[in-house]
Amino acid sequence: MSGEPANKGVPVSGEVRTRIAPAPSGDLHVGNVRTALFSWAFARRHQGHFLLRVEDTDASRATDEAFAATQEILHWVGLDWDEGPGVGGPYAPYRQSERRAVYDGALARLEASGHAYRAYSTAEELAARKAAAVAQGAKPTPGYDGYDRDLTDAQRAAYAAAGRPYVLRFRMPAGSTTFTDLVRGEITIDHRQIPDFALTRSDGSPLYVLAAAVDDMAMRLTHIVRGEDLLAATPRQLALYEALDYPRERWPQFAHLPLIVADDGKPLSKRNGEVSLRWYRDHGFLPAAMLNYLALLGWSLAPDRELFSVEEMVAAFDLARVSRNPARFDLKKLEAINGEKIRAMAEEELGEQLRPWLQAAGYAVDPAVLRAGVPLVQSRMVRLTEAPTLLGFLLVPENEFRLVDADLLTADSEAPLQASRDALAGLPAWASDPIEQALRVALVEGLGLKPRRAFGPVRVAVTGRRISPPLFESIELLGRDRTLGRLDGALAEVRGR
RNA sequence: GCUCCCAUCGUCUAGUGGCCUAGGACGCCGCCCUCUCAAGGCGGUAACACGGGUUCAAAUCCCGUUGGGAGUACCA
Repeated sequence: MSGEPANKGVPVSGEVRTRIAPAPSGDLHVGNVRTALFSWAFARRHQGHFLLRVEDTDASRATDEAFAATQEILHWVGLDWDEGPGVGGPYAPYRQSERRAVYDGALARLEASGHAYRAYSTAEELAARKAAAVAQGAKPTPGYDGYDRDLTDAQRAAYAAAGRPYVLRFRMPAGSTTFTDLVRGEITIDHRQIPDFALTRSDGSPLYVLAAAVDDMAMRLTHIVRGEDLLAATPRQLALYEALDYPRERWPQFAHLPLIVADDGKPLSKRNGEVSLRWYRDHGFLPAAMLNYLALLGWSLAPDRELFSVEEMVAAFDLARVSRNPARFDLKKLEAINGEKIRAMAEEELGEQLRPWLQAAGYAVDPAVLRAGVPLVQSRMVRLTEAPTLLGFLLVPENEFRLVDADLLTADSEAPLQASRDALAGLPAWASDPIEQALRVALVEGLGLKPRRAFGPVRVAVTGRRISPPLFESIELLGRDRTLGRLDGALAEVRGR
């Protein structure tokens, strides 16, 4: 095959190992899932391994509910992991809260080798020092000022004797870090922008950068795919590799994905746009649509090609083709794709997808009615949530049937309703074609009504609504008894006013 | 403030120096089809942020400006 595109992708040798490492402090959001999708697709593309690692080092924010919800959502969208909670793996456990010993070991090594030191300064003392320095004309420096870096032994002993709490800080070397980001290219960051960062809390528990770096090494990850917000944290992670003597040939490569922002360009948040994947699931979106749309936010399969399956994405995915611009989340586009996926589904499958929504709305779902109803609504739905509105009139018990759009029935409706009733009452064959014929003869030819005006009242009478699936098929599915009964009901409604 | 990143239709994007009078999709508008609403078909609206270079040739390379975004935690 010479039609293959020029090979400019990310060169890969050896086994690929990627991960998604969410903090379980709430629902997985669209950014998490987009990152997971790209990371997963890259691993799958190269027959590698995809890991789920839960970053719950902050006990005050992590919850078991969120931990469970994370897995549930990942299952829902179909991003499966080869190692992680539930499936285990050679580097278990995969919950950072259960890996304390690993971090403590790394911390001890770092302190023993002098790469980490105890810092006793409180936040107040640090703020006071920085304010004083600025008052004397010094340029403000980012973060911690390095005060405890070169404490004398006597000072340390005094602090220790006083029982002052401390955190372990990393002794960031001078110079700068340059690395090649798979999506952004070469990045250089001057270490003057990176203060001696904290590795632990004052209770000794490990912080994100330490835990992530240690685990990425321990779990032999080869490619770190994450959000652009972590770009600036990369030199710290690299410095930790160096300090912990992690062999260069094992250092993972980094790929920082552009952020997903709300439709106003501001950060996506609970207040601004819907961020939770759970929300989309609960509002009738399909996993295939979510994945397809999320893939489009920063990646494209080929020119003029927007609809594709995850399998197609995996076959073509390449980190080197990921966009560098932040992408706005567009609900309209997601809905359009959801509609496309619905239309592309096999009828039986769509029926299965619709059933729970109908049941949740309180309808007893007759399999035969569902099977016959699906083709009537397949091209009319954008979200699965619309199923009850569209098909409810076929499933509702007669005594609960309501003329939702009763206001559309007027005195003028009486004639077409009565004529319809008469025409249908004696119709020999009950099928959509003869039904249509009979109604056209009775209303259009008989009463001289425009089709639009003729069928409107009938539609409302039979389905209860102004908007419905095709009328004649609907009448056929409803059956003669129910149809006549509803026409009678509508007539009574009209005459009773 | 400082550092880093980014910059093509309203939005997502194609574009890797000539194929670009810039292509597709969503949205929006119009027409067709039509029993409603969709779907479908056809057509339209609409962009290379700005200024300098480099080059025979720039949306594509370089510099600057402007505008966005991110980072600057004992969150992740």
